[in-house]
Amino acid sequence: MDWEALIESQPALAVIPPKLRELAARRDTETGEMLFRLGDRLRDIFYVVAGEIRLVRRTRNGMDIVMQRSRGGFFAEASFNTKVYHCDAVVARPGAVLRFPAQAFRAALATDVVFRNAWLVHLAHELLKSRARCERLGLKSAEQRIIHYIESEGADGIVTLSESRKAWAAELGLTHEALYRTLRRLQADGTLDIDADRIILSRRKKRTPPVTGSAS
Amino acid sequence: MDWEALIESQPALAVIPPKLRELAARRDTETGEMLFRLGDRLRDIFYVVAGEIRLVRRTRNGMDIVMQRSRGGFFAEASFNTKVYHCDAVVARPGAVLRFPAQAFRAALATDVVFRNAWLVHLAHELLKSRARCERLGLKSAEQRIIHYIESEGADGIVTLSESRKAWAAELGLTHEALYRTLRRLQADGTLDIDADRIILSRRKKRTPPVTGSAS
DNA sequence: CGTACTTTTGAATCGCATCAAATCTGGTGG
DNA sequence: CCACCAGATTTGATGCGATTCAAAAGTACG
Repeated sequence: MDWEALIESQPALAVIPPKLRELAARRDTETGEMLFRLGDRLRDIFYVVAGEIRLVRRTRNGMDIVMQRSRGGFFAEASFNTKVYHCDAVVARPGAVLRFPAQAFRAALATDVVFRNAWLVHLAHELLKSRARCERLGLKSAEQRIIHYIESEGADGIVTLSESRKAWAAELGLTHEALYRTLRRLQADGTLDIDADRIILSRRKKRTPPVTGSAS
Repeated sequence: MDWEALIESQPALAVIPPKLRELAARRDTETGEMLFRLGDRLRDIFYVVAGEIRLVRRTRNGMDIVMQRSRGGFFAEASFNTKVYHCDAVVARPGAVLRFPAQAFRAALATDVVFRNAWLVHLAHELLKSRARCERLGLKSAEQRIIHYIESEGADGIVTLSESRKAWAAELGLTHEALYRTLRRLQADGTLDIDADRIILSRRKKRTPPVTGSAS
């Protein structure tokens, strides 16, 4: 496996110790395929290289409850020390995953100080991001969510999107139409400057209310 | 400090090694008080015993962006190994916190295998819960969010609420009115059985669509 | 050049938020 | 024990904003 190139595109993999890397197996995934099922004995820790994997729990009524959706990065980090998987993992979009034997993964955590610390930092950072996302999704309006995103994910009021706006809309819990319309409005009223993938939150107050209507 | 009683009410504290416990300081908190500010050198890891603490980032426009809201449990877990705090921590509801010196906390993580593993498990579990919550908040309707909650937080379609419904509504990203009304409707159409704090998702299909309208 | 996907705009609808208010609850103090 | 208060619970009416459905134009890719 070409780890050089892989780490280039997936920085999170850099912390994996060489010994553990050698045990990893790459596997291409097809839509609908299942990586594991609820109750399966836990054998592997997965890393999503491409595509999308979903952790789902199936209800009595045949409905799917999505617990997590991963498009790049470690997957089901919480499972690393349990005996069995607690959900099904289904491929939602074709791609590829890396499989690390859980046994070796745990051993590396136990013995490799650097790896362990990196893993701790990784978990903590993911948790921070996820919590911020929850707060964002709790906001009621599209405008609030967009501004929250820029303030929390960006630097100094500027974000550079690495995904399509449609995907951004999904991350914000909005339809893409709502996102497009709100972006346009915020740009029109001077709240945002938009330059392709760079979204800039203007320094001046976003409220310029006393303008009657939309002009005469 | 009476750790016996504290651990009784706060199981998460059980994993803290005795040596670290002795270094903890309890502190009562008043609404509006700030535990730390953005840029402060990181000295303590906090645990919220009662009340509510918010991690907020202030925007140029004077708006507050809430990054996290904690009502019991460790707080800002992600900060444990950074040099400075990246947000302000303000008390939203009066209560009390425990302060653990970050230095000792890190040392305990490095030396105490049991504690370290428990912390790893704790982080992973929090991450799982937070991700599931994000998925839930991405759902568009009150009904879907309620069912998702029961399926993901409950056991076998049954949850016992430990909080008021108003607080539950906030966690679901709904107003309490919307929650009350939807619960009532789901109970009326047989989707849910509600017995005080026990909410039970009926086994039979919640969809009985071919009934034309709302009857004639 | 055609296909698939994103981006963009339009129009209509519906569900949730919002504002209001009444009832119920638990807890406090007289 | 009762009066009283703060908060939760519940119901009603109204409006807005996001969803939904639809369709056109732009873009990337083979």
